[in-house]
Amino acid sequence: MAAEELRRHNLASVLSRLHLAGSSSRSQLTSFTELNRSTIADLIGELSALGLVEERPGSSSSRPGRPSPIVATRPESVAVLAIEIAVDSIALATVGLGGHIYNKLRIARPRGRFSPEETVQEVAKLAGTLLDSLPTHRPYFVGVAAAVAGVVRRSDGLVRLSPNLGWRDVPFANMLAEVLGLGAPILVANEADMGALAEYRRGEHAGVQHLVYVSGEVGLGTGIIVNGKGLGGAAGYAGEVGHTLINPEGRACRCGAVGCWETEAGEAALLRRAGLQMTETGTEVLESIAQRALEDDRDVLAAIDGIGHWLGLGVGDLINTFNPEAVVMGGLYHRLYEFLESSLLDAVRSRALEAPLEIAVIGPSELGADSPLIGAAELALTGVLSDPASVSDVTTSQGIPSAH
Amino acid sequence: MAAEELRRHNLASVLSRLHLAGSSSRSQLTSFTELNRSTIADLIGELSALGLVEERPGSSSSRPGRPSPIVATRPESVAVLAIEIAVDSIALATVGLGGHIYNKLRIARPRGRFSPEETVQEVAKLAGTLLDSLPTHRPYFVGVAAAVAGVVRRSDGLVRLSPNLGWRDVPFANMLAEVLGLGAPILVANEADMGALAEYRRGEHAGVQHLVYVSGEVGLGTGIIVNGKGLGGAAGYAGEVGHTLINPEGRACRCGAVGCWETEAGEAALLRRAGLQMTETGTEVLESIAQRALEDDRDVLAAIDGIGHWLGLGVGDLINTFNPEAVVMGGLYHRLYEFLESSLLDAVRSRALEAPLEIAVIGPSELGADSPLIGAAELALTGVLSDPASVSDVTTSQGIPSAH
DNA sequence: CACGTTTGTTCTCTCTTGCAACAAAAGGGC
DNA sequence: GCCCTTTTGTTGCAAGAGAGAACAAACGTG
Repeated sequence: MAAEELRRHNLASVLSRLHLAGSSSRSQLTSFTELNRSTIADLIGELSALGLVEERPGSSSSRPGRPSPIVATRPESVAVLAIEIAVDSIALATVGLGGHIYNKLRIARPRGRFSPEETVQEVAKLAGTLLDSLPTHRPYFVGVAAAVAGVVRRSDGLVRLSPNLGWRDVPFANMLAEVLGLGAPILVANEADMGALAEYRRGEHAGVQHLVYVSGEVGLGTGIIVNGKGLGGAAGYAGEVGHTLINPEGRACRCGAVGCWETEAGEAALLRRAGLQMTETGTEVLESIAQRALEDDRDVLAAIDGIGHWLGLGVGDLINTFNPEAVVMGGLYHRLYEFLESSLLDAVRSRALEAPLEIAVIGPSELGADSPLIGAAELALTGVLSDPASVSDVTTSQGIPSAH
Repeated sequence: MAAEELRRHNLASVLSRLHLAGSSSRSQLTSFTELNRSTIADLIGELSALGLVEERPGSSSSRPGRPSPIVATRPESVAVLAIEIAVDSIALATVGLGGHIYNKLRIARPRGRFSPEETVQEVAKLAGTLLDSLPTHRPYFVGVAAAVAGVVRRSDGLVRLSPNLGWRDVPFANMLAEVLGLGAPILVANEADMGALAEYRRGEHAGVQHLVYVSGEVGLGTGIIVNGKGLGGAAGYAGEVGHTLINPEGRACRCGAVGCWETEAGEAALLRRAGLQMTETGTEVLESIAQRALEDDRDVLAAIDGIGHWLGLGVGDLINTFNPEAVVMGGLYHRLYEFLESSLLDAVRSRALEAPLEIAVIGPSELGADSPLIGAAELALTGVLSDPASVSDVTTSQGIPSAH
């Protein structure tokens, strides 16, 4: 039935707009969607009956004419669980429509020490805490998504490879499903891809159709938005540019190849240049570097300049390849951006062609360290957003199931 | 009016299917589109009334049941003009639905000697010949598209930069419009992008959702299909990977930077390694190289191996970046593929990650040297294919306008 | 030649949106 | 404070498109 598809599309269009742009008046929705007043009224009626949105009277706006009611998402209507498995930490959050965060927590973990089984157990424990603390008037649970620092097959959530976690061919989505025991679908994606999604949905450059997110955690990766959609490629492996060749005369990389971008511009290169040793918890080292940079420590500033140079060469290539409107630097590069900027931009200018360069805006992430977690929440919400009527199946049954 | 959009979408879906997959029975169309029998009948009726398709009785297929009529595009219903401005030649073709080629011609031109004005005049002259030789029962003219070897802004067909043609900021679409004097819309695009479109629509891997086309003409560029759509980026400059950094210790490139991919793996590198001089018409030199390779000339084979190596390093990076299902080698690399293959694949394997590598199929273009021209024809046909009803406006007026 | 099978044809129904007329609610001018 | 204009919600009706059911047509099979 094609009529149903049309209806679904229009419902999704209204709900997504409210989710992303916050509350809007009915008349704003009318002009945004280019639908008729009466159709908008009907659509809002349905979304309202589903419990997803609510209307409030609408302020008098110093202009003539009948004031239009303000429509907004009802934040406590649905909830998703967002998970981030980073190298140095695990983070979880329960999030609702409009990006409303019920609760969030992050715990540090010594690097590279945890098996998939231990990790999943830890996640389940933390998830239990978060879900129990949801409001008593419980929202309905519609999805789970996890951002993992590794190469992830999207179709079934298999972590093909994560050198930094020490994982290989881990069926992470299935393991989560088993331990969490929730009825909701579970998606697993790459950390940088989720960072890009967060920037596209909620970042400074939200809505830009072509965006590159450069993730500097332990590894160096990118998440890329093309035509307003995440670049996944055939299986979801796209954006693995950390092992792009940038210096054939460079060092051997853990991946087996030589002169990878990550080897020249990644965290390890920074520490090497600064003459520092990696500890079990990388965050402390990074903080001490930032501190010393602030104090004008020459060695540290030179080290940062050094990786900024190689980073910029790669960013220039990305600009030539993708012709993006925005390049957002995340993770490590977000933290040190003020010190990196000049060498980074010099290197970018040395490589990027004039035409794409004059379009691209380069800057640090404003979402900060939580980008991947926010992106995971957005991914988990995609189901409701693209088919709002689907919650009616859920609401007839229970609310939040227990995580034990 | 949303109903119209739905109708347009369904008409487009049927016509595109016929255009790409050739003739189909009505029942095949029914199962392909998942629409109702009666709806398909209605849609075909409308397309038929527009003169775009025709039905023939339908063969008895040795299976029980009433035979389904075969629907096919009527090739002489519409025509587009496809233009290719390459470095060594100009090509034009008049093409109809189903990829039907009315006529095609290509003339060689000494390299880098022609101004935009001379080029446009030449195109107009040749276009006149082609249009005059169209069938007496004239098809209706719906579009023009040109593939140009350079960086092209899609929105207005401005050629921002073409080092190999020696052009800079040439308003090529406007110039064509003026000289051709046709009412039809004129699109200008990058040559490699058009090669990719051709491979996606009519190549060996047609229909694959993620594809990389590597164009080796004089420069080295790529056209990339992501999610079944051309990767253009914000302004259409995407895919300019020829000047990606691949060897910081390498030579200076014309672009001003050092160690670009093109400098190591492009045509100039091949000639340099083979100890040959470039002549005005690059095609002869290329043919003599191919000839000597066939005769097991050691120097030439070594030269080809050399660029194959650097080519493969870049292709490996593209596989990591895009996770494509197919990588199609065009132009120069298509011509010499049999000699390139082993060093190319070795280098690819040295760089590409295991996960994306096991998905990607690498091979030479089967469409050969005409890829960009075919792609331009497909681009010009996009208008009719996405809104078949739009031809009714045209058919009420004249058929082919004169090009003089 | 009767039967089952597949598919075109026709008519009706449903769903969704658009449109027009009317009502409601605001500001502005007198 | 009243009337006018403007903007927008509300209601009932019309139009367009596709779905579904019943029937007819055209095929192979025994």
